[in-house]
Amino acid sequence: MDTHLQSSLDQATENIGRDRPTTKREQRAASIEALLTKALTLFITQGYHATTVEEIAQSADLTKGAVYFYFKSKANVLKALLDRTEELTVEPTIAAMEAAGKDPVDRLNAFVRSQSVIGAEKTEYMLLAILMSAEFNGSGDEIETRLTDLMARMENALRETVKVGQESGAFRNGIGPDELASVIMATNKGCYVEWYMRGGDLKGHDFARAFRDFVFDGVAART
Amino acid sequence: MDTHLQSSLDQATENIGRDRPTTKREQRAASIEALLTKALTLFITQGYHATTVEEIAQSADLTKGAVYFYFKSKANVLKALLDRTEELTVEPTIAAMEAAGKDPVDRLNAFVRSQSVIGAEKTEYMLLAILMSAEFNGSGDEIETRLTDLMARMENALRETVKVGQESGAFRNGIGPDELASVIMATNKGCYVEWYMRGGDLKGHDFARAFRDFVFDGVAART
Amino acid sequence: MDTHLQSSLDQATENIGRDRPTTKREQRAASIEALLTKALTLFITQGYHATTVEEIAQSADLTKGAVYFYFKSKANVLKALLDRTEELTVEPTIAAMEAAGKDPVDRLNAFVRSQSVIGAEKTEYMLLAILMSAEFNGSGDEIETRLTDLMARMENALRETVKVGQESGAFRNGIGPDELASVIMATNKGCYVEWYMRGGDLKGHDFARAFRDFVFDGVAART
Amino acid sequence: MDTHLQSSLDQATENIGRDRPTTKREQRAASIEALLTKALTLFITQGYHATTVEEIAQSADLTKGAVYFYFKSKANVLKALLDRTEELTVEPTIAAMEAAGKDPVDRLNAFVRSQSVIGAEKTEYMLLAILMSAEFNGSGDEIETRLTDLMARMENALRETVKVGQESGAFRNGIGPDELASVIMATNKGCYVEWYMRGGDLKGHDFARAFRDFVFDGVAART
DNA sequence: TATGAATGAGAGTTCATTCAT
DNA sequence: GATGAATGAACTCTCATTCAT
Repeated sequence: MDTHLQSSLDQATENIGRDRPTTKREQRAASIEALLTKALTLFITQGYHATTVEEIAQSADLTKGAVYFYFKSKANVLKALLDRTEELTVEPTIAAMEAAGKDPVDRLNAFVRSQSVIGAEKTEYMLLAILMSAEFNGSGDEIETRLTDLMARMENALRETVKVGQESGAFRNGIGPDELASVIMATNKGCYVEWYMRGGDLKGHDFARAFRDFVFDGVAART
Repeated sequence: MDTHLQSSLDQATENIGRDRPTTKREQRAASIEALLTKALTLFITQGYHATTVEEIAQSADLTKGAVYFYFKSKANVLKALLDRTEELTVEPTIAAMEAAGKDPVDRLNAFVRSQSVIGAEKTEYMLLAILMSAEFNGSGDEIETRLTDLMARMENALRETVKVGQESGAFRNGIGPDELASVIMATNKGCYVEWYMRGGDLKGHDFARAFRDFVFDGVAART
Repeated sequence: MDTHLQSSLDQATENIGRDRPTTKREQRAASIEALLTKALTLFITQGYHATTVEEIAQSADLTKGAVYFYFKSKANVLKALLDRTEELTVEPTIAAMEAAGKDPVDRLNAFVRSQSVIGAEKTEYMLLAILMSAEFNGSGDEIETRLTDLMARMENALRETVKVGQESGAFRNGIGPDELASVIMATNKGCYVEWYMRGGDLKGHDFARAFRDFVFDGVAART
Repeated sequence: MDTHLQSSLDQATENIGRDRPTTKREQRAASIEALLTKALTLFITQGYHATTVEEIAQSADLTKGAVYFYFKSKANVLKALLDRTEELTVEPTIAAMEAAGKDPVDRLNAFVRSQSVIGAEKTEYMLLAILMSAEFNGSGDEIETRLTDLMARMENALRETVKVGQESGAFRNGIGPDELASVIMATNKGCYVEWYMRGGDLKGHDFARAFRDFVFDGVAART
């Protein structure tokens, strides 16, 4: 039996009949997880500034002190969430584009599909990046830089692909790659926000397909 | 001679050779104008909650008290700006669509052209509506309703046009009109925000054309 | 009748039968005065850090907000008090030394007499400087510099006088002027604190005379 | 063989070739020692209130919990240090005065010499008593009493000596013994603090001699 | 012996708002 | 028409302390 599985069993055994974590490590992980999950929801529904540390703590059945014990500051809570965001949204998207090979059409395809998947599974993280970018824009805050960098990674990959596609004649010419890539990103971000704000009223499948077609038809070479 | 006219004459006399308004009415109008103009800029650059009444007042070379004298509350300043927003962005757009006749293609054309004009001339008002919608979303605030209603007027006109276009076969079918209209609005809003946040880096003409093409190609009937 | 007196009478007339200040200027002056007076007492009896803004405000029958309205921060309350301290203790002492002429014995005499007068009339301001110097020592705070500078003005004047006296043979030699001046300052500060902490038990006249003799006999030339 | 001895032998064996303590007793002693040493420095450099339990613990490479394990409270850390202070500063001084015989001049000599020695070797403990007296003065705290008592032992011995000296004609008359003793204590304390705050700038030997002469000349009988 | 998670009281500070002048 | 004094509620953050492990 492999040792990883064994240790999992040990832990499981220790925990029989309990739903509260017992070891300190588990406690820590559980508390951090609860705090981050609740903070994520609160930040995107209310905004960062409108969310109080007290609210975050209470949502996770803890006190303010616990938030500061784990994160030292409210800003650090957001930073921790942005780390996750980068890991769960930016990196998979860029990886998917890389994996798609060199053809710009394939890469754009990979971008759009990746965004659709994230939109279905990790919506909140992507939304966080978008909404916080707006909220912190022009603040001069350290977080602003963090957000700009995060979004720039995606935008750079996209712009590069657009450029290559224009050069190869696969994508429309006559419009700068910066502007074309920006409209794609704008559409992408706009759709996330629209989906979040009116999600209940919209059919996800239709909405995603419309988004996909907008991007593809929008960049297609003019004939 | 009635006293009202007399006092008007007095005021006119007083104002000879000055460029600062002196009559109470002018004073009033000038102060309100200054306050609203500065508040508009502050709300879109910093957000509503992050902007203090003190900042608004100081930007307009007045004191907090003046803000309360004219508007009774901070929320009212925003409401006044939303009144202007409706007048300057929503109404012209809807009027343009009405004026374009019954053909859905013409109407969509009118919508997109109107948005381009507003984007060039009244960017800040449109941005206010978009950014405040995000900031107040889910707040339960009275302002939320105001914003929802304001945006809904535009969206309803758009949805109706999309629907008619689909029925006539001019626009693509197979996707609900709600979803299609939402992606258009999402693209529209996304482009405003993108433009605002990266304006300096982008060529306006290219950006606007890309936006326009995205919308038209996106809604075009599939062949 | 001169206009200044007239306006004083006007104000007096306005205030007949009231003990609350009426004009805004008076209000402001009264509030600031109350706040500073109470803060002075609290800072020297409890220390700066142990004194809360709430306490200062309540002592002056105001709220915390008023403290921030006038001083912007707790640190500024102390800074305002240090301005007064410099004006009421350091400057008179240095002025007295200057006025005493060039003879070092006269100058030292002036220093000691001035300190006795201050000890009798402005004890609290002098104590503030001494106690805050100890509390902020090594803090790296901006206030630390302010305090060091303030005390240095007195110490420099004293050291210079000591030096001249040593050179003229009026004061003892064989000990550096720095060290001699420091022991004088130490005795001076020590007496202020001792007086403050045990004031009730001590006869002021005897205590002051003993202090004076300590200084004069201590610096006297060895025969 | 009794088990206690056995375990001692075991411990001795365990420790061969190490310089880190290993037995529980040694560990305990080492931890307590580290904690107290670091706390002493922190209390005099930052003050008691400005020093956090966390800082004390980290300085000693331990955690907050350890401080509470050994001392039960922050106040107890200070109390333990005050016990040491009494033992290392008050008692030697009083013992030296007793040992000097009955002559008040010899006793005062013993006091001054003892303070010079302490000033050179145990400065920090003496400073702790002086600075904490100021910080806790008027706090109503239990520690205030402890400090008052501690200082009073020294001051009483000094006052008694002064009194005897005045009665025998060796010391100046015309000033109450309380006042004279207080000025001596004030000079003493003042010099400790001055030395601590400006130590780097001053020559210890000169400073100590000036202090000594101040006291002797200050109490000398007037001729 | 000592740790690390967590608490809760209270600190300094900000800000929308009120009101007498 | 507009100011400036003042409030009070809420916010971020700190810290001595407790306790299960």
